Formats: sequence, structure tokens, C-alpha cells
Amino acid sequence: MTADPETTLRADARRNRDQIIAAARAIFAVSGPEAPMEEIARAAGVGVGTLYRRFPDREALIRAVAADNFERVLRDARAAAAEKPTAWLALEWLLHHSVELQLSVQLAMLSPRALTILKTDPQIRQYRAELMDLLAGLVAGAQDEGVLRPDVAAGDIAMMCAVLMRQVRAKSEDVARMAAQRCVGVMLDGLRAIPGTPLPGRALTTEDLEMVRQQQ
Amino acid sequence: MTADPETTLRADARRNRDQIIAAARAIFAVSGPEAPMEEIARAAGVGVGTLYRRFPDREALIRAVAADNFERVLRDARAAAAEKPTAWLALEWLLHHSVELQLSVQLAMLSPRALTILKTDPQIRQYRAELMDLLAGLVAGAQDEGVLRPDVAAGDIAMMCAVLMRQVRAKSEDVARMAAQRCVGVMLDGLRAIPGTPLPGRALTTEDLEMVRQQQ
DNA sequence: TGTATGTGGAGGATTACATTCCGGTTACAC
DNA sequence: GTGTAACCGGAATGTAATCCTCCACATACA
Repeated sequence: MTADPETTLRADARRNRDQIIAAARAIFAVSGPEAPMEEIARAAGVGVGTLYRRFPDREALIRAVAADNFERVLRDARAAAAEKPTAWLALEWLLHHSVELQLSVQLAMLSPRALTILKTDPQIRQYRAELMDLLAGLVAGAQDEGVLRPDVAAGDIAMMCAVLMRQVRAKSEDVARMAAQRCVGVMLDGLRAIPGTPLPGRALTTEDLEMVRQQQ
Repeated sequence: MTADPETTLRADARRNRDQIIAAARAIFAVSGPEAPMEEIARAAGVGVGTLYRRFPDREALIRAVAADNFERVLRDARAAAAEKPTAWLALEWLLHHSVELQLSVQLAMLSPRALTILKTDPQIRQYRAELMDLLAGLVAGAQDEGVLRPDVAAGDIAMMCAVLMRQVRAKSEDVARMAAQRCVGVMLDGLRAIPGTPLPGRALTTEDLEMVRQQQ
């Protein structure tokens, strides 16, 4: 899909395009989707001119990065769902990898600007919906298995992924990574269907996270 | 302490000063410590001139807000530690309220800019140290009580507070608040000293969180 | 009621970005 | 080889946002 613009490109142009998306994803992840275009171009090893030729404005770039990222995450999530022997294990994998998966880019992309862009793009909406469906399936599965506590829903899990994303900072890269994994570990233990304390409120659906708020 | 500048002020000036700090705290919390000075002034109901007269530059304002906030949080944390019957309950209270406590302002104030400011200010370092000590005491206490899992340390808890801070966004204020509380609930269950899965890495100390990294 | 203290906000200076444009390269069809 | 359409980098320009100063006017309070 959308093969046209990507296959018509000359080899080097195609390569640059990919590098730009990769660089943008990395930079968006730490500086948000309003990061200077020039910084992205530099990180991609191209000139701003090239960046603008390929993506006429910031919006186009955000769209492209988001779509690319969703696609990638969806693929990984599907693989996990298919390969892991139980739904619970698939969920475990998802949470543990949500950090590196840069799931951030799409979920944390909730700058007012990016938000409207993502909500507008039909393809991205589609991806998001599929991802949420997958998640809902896993949640139901893990609850059937009797491993996941019954008072949570897909929205809760998505929310926790989102929370985890927000870059945990620490002394060093390594410590930060470890910190995030420990946090996941605690959460997973908290998600197990053992005694536990009943959670406040009601289980969150995926619609609950359809953020509507603006920031300013 | 630091009574001089605060008591010498004329009554109305004093009032304005307090309003500015309150407004800045609120705005920093959502827009970060680089929020426009004018916005802060407006929120405080004063002119920019007044803001600048009281706080010669942004750095001074950040310092003041951070100090004020630490003081306030420290007071609340101490009260919780003193009043709650067990260390575990005090921890529970802390986690549940970390969101509203705007503990955010200080912990999440990790914009490169703010970071160096906070690290420089001796009074703020002092506050931070005291808060961490208090936390360490509670952690040890709750572990002695046999309720808190033994493979975590104060740094782990502080990290989770920090993670929680990062504004959970959702459909509405209410849902967001609920989402945060549910997340805390799951974490608390995960922190209990029941079977559970061993956590990866080693327990985090408070020094592990002394962030050194710059963002850009 | 005099005056030291305090106030608001217009406006000049500065910065940080987005975006355009064009002389020079490069892939690749033939 | 070689011609040319496609592509490239980055200097240059335009623009918007924000900082911070300054001063005519207001207010608390001795």
C-alpha cells in the first residue's frame, strides 16, 4: 500500500528517505514532534533541502513517521501474539519491549499538534485500531488463562505502556534501561491474578485513552 | 530560613510573590520550566514587570518554585510518615498522592536547563536529600514489616513516582485521574512481598537517579 | 498626606526556526 | 561512455515567539 511514491524513487533518494524517517523517529522520541527540522536532517545525514523535498512540511513527516512506527509495532506485536505459547507471555513480552519498541513515538506523540494529525489520518487510525484489537484479544486470552487479574482491560494495559514510554531517566543509559525493566517487572507482578487489592474506578477501555484534551 | 527577602516585602508585594510561585508551579507542571514568562505572569494576575522585579531571571524563578515545592512535599511526606500506622501505609499514601502532590515539578523538572539549576542550589539539594532519606526509611520499615518485597530500594520507589508523574493523559481529567490511580494500584500490588517474579538487575539506590545526562 | 515601594504592559532586541532556492552531483538508461 | 533527469547540501531569507527593560502611574503605610 502507498507503494507508488516509495518505489518510484531513485536508489539513493530511497535510502535517504528511510534514513530520514529513522532519524525522525529517534529524535521525536526524545524531543517530541516539534523538534527542529534541521536537527533531524543532520541526524539523518542529509541536508534540510532533502528533507523538505521528500516531506513538504512537518505534518507530512509526522504522518510518515507515525505510520511507519505503527506498522513496525503492529508487526512485532502480531509476531509475539503468534509465537508466544500463552497470551500472558505475549503481554509480558509486549510490556517489556514497549520501551524499546519506541511505541512511545505514537502513544507519547500527544503533543497537541501531532494529536490532530494522527487523529486525522485514516491509515494511522486503522493501524491504531488493529493494535488495540490485538491487545484486547491478548487481555481476554490472559484472563481466560487465569493469569491476568480480571479487573483490568486493554485500556489499562495501553495506559501502562504509555506511562512506561515516557523515558525513564537516570544516571546512565544502562541504569535507565534497568529501571524501566524493573518497573515493568513490578507492574507485571501487580497484574497477576493473585489476591491483590481491588483497583479503584472501572477497567479502562481503549476508547478511554482516545485523548481529546488539548494542552493549551 | 531565607526569611529576609520574604518578610521585608510590603503586604501586597508579598501576596503577589506567592501568587507568582503558585502560578509558576501550576504552569511548569504542564508546560515545563521553559514556559513563557508572560503566561506565568498572566496566570498569577500580575504584569511581567512585577514578575521580573521579584525574580530577576528565569533561573531565580525556577529555584524559588523548586524550593517551595520540595518544602511542601517534604512536609506532607513527613506528616504521612508520622501519622500512618505502618511504613507500608505511608508508602501507599505517598504513591497515591505523588500525582497530585505535583512531586512532578521537582522530579520531572529534568529539562536540561532546570536540571543544572537544581543541582547547583544547595538548599534544594538539602531538601532532596532529606526527602530521599525519609523514603529510604519508609522502604526499610515496610520491608521489616514484611509487606514490601525485599528486592527493591528507595530508588525504585522514587523512580516509580517519577514515572507516574508524567501526566497520564486520557479522554478527560476524570479518566486521567482514575487511570493514574489504577496504575498506582497495580504497582502497589506488584510491590507486595508475595511470591512474585524476581526483578531484573539490582535494587536502585537514590543515587542511581541523580541524573547526569543532558538531553541535547 | 507624603513618599518609598510597588505595578502593568508597550516595545526594542534577540533568538530560534521554517522554508526556499540554486549551483553543483549522481544514478542510470542507452 | 555519456547525457540528462533526478537528486543533493546548505547558505540565505522571512517570520514568529519570547525575553527583558523602562517608565508613567498606583498604593500601602508611617
